[in-house]
Amino acid sequence: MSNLKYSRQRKAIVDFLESRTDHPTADIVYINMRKEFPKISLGTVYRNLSLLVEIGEAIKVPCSDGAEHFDGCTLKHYHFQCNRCGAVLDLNITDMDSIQDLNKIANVNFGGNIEGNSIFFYGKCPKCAKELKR
Amino acid sequence: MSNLKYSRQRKAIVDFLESRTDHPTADIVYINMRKEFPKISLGTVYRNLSLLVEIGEAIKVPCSDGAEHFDGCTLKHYHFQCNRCGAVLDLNITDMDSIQDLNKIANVNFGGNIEGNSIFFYGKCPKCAKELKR
DNA sequence: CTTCTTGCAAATAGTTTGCATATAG
DNA sequence: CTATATGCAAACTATTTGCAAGAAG
Repeated sequence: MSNLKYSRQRKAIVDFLESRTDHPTADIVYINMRKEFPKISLGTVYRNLSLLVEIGEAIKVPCSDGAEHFDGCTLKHYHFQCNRCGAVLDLNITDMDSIQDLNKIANVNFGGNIEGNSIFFYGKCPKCAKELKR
Repeated sequence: MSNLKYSRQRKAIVDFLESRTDHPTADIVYINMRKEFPKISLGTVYRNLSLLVEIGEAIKVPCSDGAEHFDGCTLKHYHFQCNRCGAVLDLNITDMDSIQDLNKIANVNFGGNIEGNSIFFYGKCPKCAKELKR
């Protein structure tokens, strides 16, 4: 591919992604970068985000809400979206074992080769669940 | 909401979705509808697709490839996208049981309320897997 | 110097919407 | 007749790209 050179903007984007537990869209990253780099352009943000996804330092989280969300955490975990407030959260599943062999199970009778999976949970987030109890 | 009236265009879209095992984008639906309705507009296609999603006769399948994909099959099943050719396929998992209680497992320590999940598998589809073996 | 990166602006892709006309009930 | 649906075009949102200037190695 291409040889990477250091850039302050890219560094800041990586740091920002790592500092968040939610999953910002490109636009949110852009708005936050402008605090430190008032002249940064959306193009730069998009270019860096897809570069980070390419080299595996971030992942894309596809949601059904128009925009792509980005996640700086490369460790395997699962995603949740609240169908009331739209928040995208990480999910720490305690009993990972039952998920481990999902790929094998799915591969039975498939004919191709299943390399991975992404699980998306939905429902009410803790905050909304609390508000609805009142 | 709104009271539905019959429309030949909507009927054709439903039939088309049901006839496919892949998961067409709005654009593909549009192109195919034009065979029967040369003057149909993209607006009509989009309006009907989101209407069908609303009333539960279709679902949106979010992919990381720019466009939303639509699925006419309301029965629960899982999705697969080939990371070589981009095809989106259905997956019939024989041993559903291990997936059944995923929601319960995920709900432990969550605090909110998990209502459902969607699992997306990726890898090589049967066709691509075959081509790569040569 | 040479290569990669940026900012800016223009271009593109996917989707939504306003409005006048057509169709279903 | 009244409400919903359609076609068309314009508007909008998210994302990508060409290019000249700037920074890294």
